[in-house]
Formats: sequence, C-alpha cells, structure tokens
Amino acid sequence: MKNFRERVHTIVSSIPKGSVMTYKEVALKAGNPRASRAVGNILNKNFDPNIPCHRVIRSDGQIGGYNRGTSRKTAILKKEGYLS
DNA sequence: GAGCTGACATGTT
DNA sequence: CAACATGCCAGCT
Repeated sequence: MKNFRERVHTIVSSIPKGSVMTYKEVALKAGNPRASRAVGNILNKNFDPNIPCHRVIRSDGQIGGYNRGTSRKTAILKKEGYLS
C-alpha cells in the first residue's frame, strides 16, 4: 500500500452513494485508528472532485466540517438520502 | 534539498 | 469542559 493519504483517498472515493463513512472508520481502514484528525486534514487541504468528502462524518454522528461549507455538506447528504 | 514548527473538518481520557 | 494523542500539509529556515 502507500502512504496514509493515498489510503484515505482510495477509501473515501470507495464510499457508495447514500452511505457515509466516519473519520474513525476511514482512519481505521487506512491503518491508523488514531489518525482520524489526519483524515479530515487531508480531505480539507487536498479536495479532489473524485473524493466525496461530504460522505465522511464524525463518529458521533455529527456532520463535522466541509471545505465548501458545512451547509453544502448537509444538503448533499440530504440529497443522497442519508439524512431526511 | 532537508528539517522543524504550526495548524487542522477528530477522538479519547 | 480542558488537555493530550496521532498524522498530513504548508510555510519557513
């Protein structure tokens, strides 16, 4: 495998529509269950159109943040069907 | 080109 | 509620 960043990109881009993955889950699959913070940082600084960062939320169920605006993230999740 | 410090969309104690 | 832990990126030296 590659660096933590590469794993995060691959995992997040693998999230199917209508589903969401928590930062903790992504970090865990990436190989570092304690790097949840790093996951958010990677997505925030390296926003890629191929990576649906809006499908990544906190383990508490909170939306968290979004580089395009939290409102935008919530709206997308509603559209995806994850939120009502 | 290499090394260090600060900042960050979290999580746990 | 506050502090510490973990990893990446950006900027500076």
